[in-house]
Amino acid sequence: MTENKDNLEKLIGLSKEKGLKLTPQRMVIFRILSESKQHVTVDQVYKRARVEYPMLSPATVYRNMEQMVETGLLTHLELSGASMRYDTNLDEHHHFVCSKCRMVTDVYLDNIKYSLDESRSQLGKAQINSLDLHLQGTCGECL
Amino acid sequence: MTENKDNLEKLIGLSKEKGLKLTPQRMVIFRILSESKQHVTVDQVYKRARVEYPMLSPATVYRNMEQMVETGLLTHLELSGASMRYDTNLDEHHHFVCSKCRMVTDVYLDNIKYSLDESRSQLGKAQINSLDLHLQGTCGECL
DNA sequence: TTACAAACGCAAATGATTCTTATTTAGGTT
DNA sequence: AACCTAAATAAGAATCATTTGCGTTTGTAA
Repeated sequence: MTENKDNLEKLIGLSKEKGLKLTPQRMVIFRILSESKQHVTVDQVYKRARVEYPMLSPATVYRNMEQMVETGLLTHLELSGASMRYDTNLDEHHHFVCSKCRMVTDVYLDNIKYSLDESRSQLGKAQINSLDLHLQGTCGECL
Repeated sequence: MTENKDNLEKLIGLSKEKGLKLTPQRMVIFRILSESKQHVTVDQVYKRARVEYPMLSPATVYRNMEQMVETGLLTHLELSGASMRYDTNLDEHHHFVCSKCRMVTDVYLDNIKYSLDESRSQLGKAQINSLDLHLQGTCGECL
């Protein structure tokens, strides 16, 4: 998987760029993220990381993942009631969540820009930092 | 405020219609909701309700509010990390949340339908039950 | 190699929400 | 008017994701 390797390089590169220390814990997390599917939870990362780094603390994973969002290495997907999901896909996209199996599907929406325009004009001087369309329903599998 | 009274009547009406019992606890909650601003939390309702009904249990408020969503008397607004907000405004609308003061502002978006179309075509046979645009940023006040 | 901010591990704290269980009650039925 | 039963409630324990406090360790820049 040269793609995974690229992801890993990218994370390490961004990390250095942002001045984050290359601790072994962080390296394990990076590697797991680069090998994982999208939308992973902290717990999923933690459980896999713990295999190679048994003294790893969950708090460290929580801290790191959220910090990676702050520094722009990751995106997080806020699902109320459920655990936070993390996403290495930094392209603008949105999410459909199956309320049955909880699977998350990416959706790419060009037309959303019109809603952003509408929002801007209604919100006046407010500054919009993020726009997130959240779709819920039942996926094909579950139907 | 005849409008409040109408809201209250509406809630009581819907409640009967759905076969919910008119307990005093429920009545207090209904009245508070009909007198409240939008986007209230369970805790806000509970704190106000407790004044007139001191032995009220928070669990009762949680149970009732969520049940009201299920039966269509209310809408809830899921904000991950924060408490659930409840909304008596049943018209289709979306929300802007100020990340500073947490204030919620309603936004009415006609163009969102195009994004729904786009989503449908990308999701294939999945069935979409709800679509929720979540805007974040800094409100005019906080700027 | 030294210094020091950053990062860690651990365990306790938090905070919203849900669940359990025993008790009460609204509202339809004799 | 007493009666029945499913629904609703109070109280508090339990859950679960996440955060925080704090003493210790460790990259890494000088």
